[in-house]
Amino acid sequence: MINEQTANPKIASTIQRQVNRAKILRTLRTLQPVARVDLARETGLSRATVSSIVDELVLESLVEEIGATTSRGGRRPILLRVRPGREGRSAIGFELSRNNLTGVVVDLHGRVIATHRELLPAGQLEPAGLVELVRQQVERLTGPQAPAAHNLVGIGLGVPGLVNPDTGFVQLAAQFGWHSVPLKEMLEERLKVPVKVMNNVKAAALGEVIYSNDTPDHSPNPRLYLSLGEGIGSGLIIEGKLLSGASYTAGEFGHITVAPNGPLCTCGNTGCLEAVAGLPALVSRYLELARLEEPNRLTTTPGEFPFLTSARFLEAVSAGDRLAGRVVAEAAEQIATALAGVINFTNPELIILGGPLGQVGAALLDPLNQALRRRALPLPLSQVRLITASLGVNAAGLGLGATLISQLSEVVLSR
Amino acid sequence: MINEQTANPKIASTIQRQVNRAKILRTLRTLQPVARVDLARETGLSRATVSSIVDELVLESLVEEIGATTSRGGRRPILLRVRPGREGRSAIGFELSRNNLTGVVVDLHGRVIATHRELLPAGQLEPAGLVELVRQQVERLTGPQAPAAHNLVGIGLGVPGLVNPDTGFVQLAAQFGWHSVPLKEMLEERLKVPVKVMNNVKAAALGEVIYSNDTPDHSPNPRLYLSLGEGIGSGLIIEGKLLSGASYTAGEFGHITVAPNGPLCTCGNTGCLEAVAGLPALVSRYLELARLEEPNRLTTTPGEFPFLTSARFLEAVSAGDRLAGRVVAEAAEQIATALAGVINFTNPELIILGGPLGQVGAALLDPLNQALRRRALPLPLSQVRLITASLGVNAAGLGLGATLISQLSEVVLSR
DNA sequence: ATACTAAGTTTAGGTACTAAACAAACTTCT
DNA sequence: AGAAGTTTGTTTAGTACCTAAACTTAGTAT
Repeated sequence: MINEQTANPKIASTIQRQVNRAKILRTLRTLQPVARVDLARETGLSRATVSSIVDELVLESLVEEIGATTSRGGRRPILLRVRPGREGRSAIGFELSRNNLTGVVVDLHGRVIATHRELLPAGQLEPAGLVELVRQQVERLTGPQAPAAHNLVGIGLGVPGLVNPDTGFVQLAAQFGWHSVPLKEMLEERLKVPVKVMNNVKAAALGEVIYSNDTPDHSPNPRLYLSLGEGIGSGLIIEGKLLSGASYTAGEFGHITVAPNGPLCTCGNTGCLEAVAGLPALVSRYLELARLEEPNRLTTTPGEFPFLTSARFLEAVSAGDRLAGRVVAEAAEQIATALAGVINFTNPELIILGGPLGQVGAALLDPLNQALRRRALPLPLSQVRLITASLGVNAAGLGLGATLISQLSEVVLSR
Repeated sequence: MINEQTANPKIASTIQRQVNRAKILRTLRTLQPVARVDLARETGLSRATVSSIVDELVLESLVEEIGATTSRGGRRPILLRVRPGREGRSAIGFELSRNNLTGVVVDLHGRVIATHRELLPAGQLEPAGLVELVRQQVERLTGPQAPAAHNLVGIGLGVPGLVNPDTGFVQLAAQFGWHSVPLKEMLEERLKVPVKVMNNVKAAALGEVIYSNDTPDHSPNPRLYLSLGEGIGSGLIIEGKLLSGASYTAGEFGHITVAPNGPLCTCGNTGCLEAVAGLPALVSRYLELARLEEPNRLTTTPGEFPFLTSARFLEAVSAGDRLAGRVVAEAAEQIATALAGVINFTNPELIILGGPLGQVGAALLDPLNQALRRRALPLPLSQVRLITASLGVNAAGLGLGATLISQLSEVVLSR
């Protein structure tokens, strides 16, 4: 299904060339539509070099001419742009969650050109089964005859678990009972395209940060994506790169201690943020408060207890339920304690709140901002913008897709 | 005093050349003494290119031949090494502290070839006065006629305060009453060499990390230097680069909340680590405990109170004073709470304990390690090595010197 | 002595850049 | 309308820097 010959014509180019290609692509992306002269002026390269590189990029389906524009006193400039849609090249990002596989096709502009979401089959999901599911979705998303398959830059997959993003090796994915699965290898073997595998929350972090349009893609400053849900995780992006850490576990925000003598956490520590502000803790707290306030309402109907799910709790929050609001406000206080520490320590320029609890709006944001003003240092706090995630279930897919796309204009200095 | 002409012959070289120069210098540093053939094999460059670049490096006093070695069956290889000592090139790193100016000359091997430490003159220190002091020390350290002055790569200065390391602009140095001082500009103007100005704790972080010889210089993984003293600061190094943050305040470890309802901190928050484990807090705690245990010893001689300085407290710790040990153990518990959070969140491979309190040894390390085992996640904890700082007062100077030296083999991809 | 081998240099050829000349496609001025 | 001037994009000539291969140098082995 994949034509290897045409897949990547820029195999052997010098470092010089790579750098200049990257310069041109970067400038093109930000200034498009734009003429060669302007690219030359902007990049500092000669017009000759720009022409030569643009020719290459056109051959590779990365760039296209979109006709001449109005004259500026002489010959009319020919406008160029990054080639959009299925005619240009594209990447597919997938997210594997407990019950779904969600795929997104991203074009060279970073725009979504197709999505597909499907339920996982019942029963235990084996790695080989996932590979097959991904293959099917790739076919569906690119078309059965895969007409533009040679234009596929690569595919990415976000997995809930411990993944080494360099090797694409899944060390542990507890939800599926996986240990030591070379998922990247398996997918590349089957699909014959470059594959990127990483943790799903981290992929979502990349997506939300890149698509926030709040800060330049390669800003050196830390940007943090916080996922607030059953668990509390995060992705920290520094110099445009996701921080992995020595054992690929960087970003464990949920196990920061916020109440030294607090409740026992599943990790063995006491007072972890997750133990006091994870959704299960909030549900318990809600029940506790409800019982205190109206001993009759809930204690007399014990059958109702198991039915207060996280989802229902969040509905109650959105509906303006007073008690639920109070529980969220308490959680916000705890989250702020950990977040203030991270703001002081890493001095980020952007924080994006995601995950189910991150989306509830003012019920969380107001008390959170208040507490941050008390707990964080004024200077770093003044530099950070706190916003809400906006990509929903496509976040991880978009992050992976955009990452693959941006690798097209990356310089590889082989050590 | 400085000859600008000979200062930097590698002004206009292509990116290709820069990359290859860097490759060769890196390999040379790790494999020296080494012959051209081996450099060629190791770097993948042709012997011709290696010869050409080595010629350049020799001209620039960066590299020297040290004669032929034994034959391996044919012509004897000529060994090369990075040129050591004053004959090679060198950099000078300074640290400005409350009372001293400490200078260190570092050669291309990263070795100290001279140091000088002097008391600051009495009275208010003005920026212009500091510039003059630095100039004098540079002259003393390189010799009055500055014979090797053209071999000076640059000078660095660590300042206790808020510094933008890119511009060398000191935004605030409270100890000296400085606001908005363009110190780098002033020093470059006066000394006619490249100057790097940064925060002193961060410079020390670079020094301790680089000289720890524990991890490769450009390890992607986070490495943390913790300075425990009156205040508690840190420097976080990721991908071999110091993290600055959006307002150049990254590394504020002392204002992580470890006791949400604890004592008020100078920053306005309650329960900051610094407020419970900074040296002043430990001294107070010691007096409190002493009073409880032996109401007579201290309360009857009130004149003794002001004499318990931080220095004396640390002596008591070293002397094995039981109470002091208990106070340090309590502090270790608090430090571990914050540190566990940082270990979980950044997943570092190395943590270096510095500052006066960081040096007390087992009194701190034992309870700290114990508490970390309780509080930090097992996987990231298992990847981190916790060691003690080893460079003393020269840490910042060495960090700056080594940074300047390593900039010689850095590739600048002007965006 | 002769043959072999390895290290380092020189040479010929290729890639990729720039400056400058040129060609193409406009506008403006008389 | 025709000549002159502008601007864009391409071609050309020259330069920097790489590699492969030939060559020189300086040894060892027989």
